[in-house]
Amino acid sequence: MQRQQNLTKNQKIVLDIIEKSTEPLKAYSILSNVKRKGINAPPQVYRALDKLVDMGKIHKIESKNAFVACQNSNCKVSKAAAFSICESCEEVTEIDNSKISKYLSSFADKIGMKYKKYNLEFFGLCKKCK
Amino acid sequence: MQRQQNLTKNQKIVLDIIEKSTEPLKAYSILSNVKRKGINAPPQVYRALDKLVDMGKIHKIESKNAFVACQNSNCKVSKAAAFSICESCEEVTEIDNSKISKYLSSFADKIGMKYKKYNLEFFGLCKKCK
DNA sequence: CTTAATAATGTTATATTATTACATAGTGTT
DNA sequence: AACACTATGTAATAATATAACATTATTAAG
Ligand SMILES: [Zn+2]
Ligand SMILES: [Zn+2]
Ligand SMILES: [Zn+2]
Ligand SMILES: [Zn+2]
Repeated sequence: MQRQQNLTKNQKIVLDIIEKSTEPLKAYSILSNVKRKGINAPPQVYRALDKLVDMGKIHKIESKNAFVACQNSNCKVSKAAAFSICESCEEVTEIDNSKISKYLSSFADKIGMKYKKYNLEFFGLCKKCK
Repeated sequence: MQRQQNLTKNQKIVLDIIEKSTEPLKAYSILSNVKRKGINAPPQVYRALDKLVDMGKIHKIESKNAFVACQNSNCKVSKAAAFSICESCEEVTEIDNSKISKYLSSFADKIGMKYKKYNLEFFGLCKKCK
């Protein structure tokens, strides 16, 4: 098992709750929300999160230690992601990185790096809050 | 006190050790290295780190929970930073963001965001390791 | 079908990172 | 001196993440 599709039981549970959330979820918040579903301890959550990140199904917002579902089907391939984070309403939105990733990968070339993935987080005010 | 210049005692101690390091330092590693200098507890380190980040003297590598000295004098202004992180030798290098930040700020405009700062981390292999 | 290898799960304990809360001391202003 | 303000010191605890090991499920051979 454990190909692109076919999630395991715990992975399904964790992905499900992340997909239903309107905001990034933290590991222990996920844990407390799935205690009734047979997930009892941190390692079960963290293992599922790790795999889901590897598959590109979710992303970690590093500055928040929180996880969001991928809103952007091509992340499976590029393993790169970009987010805008509103400092007022806390809204986190995944940016369509098809254009940006082209620019950034050529930039990585220029500085002599063999680039595998990147993580980009914009902070500021979203449309509504600005 | 506490203008751009004129660091406080604890800020000087913390900045000094970060500047002397060839790799990103974690808060508790800093703490254990300055125990003999009158810094005894986490809040003293974290407070200094917070201020130094605000001033643009250091940056936090979010994916590593570690701190590096700014290698790039214009970060005081832009508050934005970009890094390449080698997954083999763990080398972290700050990228000169003068070009990249122009591109990214126009990108932020396009998506309707009032951008204040960004954090960009490239992962892959550095010149030496690739 | 049985067996062996592999992957996933369950569980306890612990490590690591970060903050809260409150007391104390310095600094500058009036 | 009295006050406001900033920085510091200290203890306790919260929040995030991993290590270690036992158990169960799944797959692939033989
Ligand atoms: Zn994505
Ligand atoms: Zn907003
Ligand atoms: Zn910098
Ligand atoms: Zn390297």
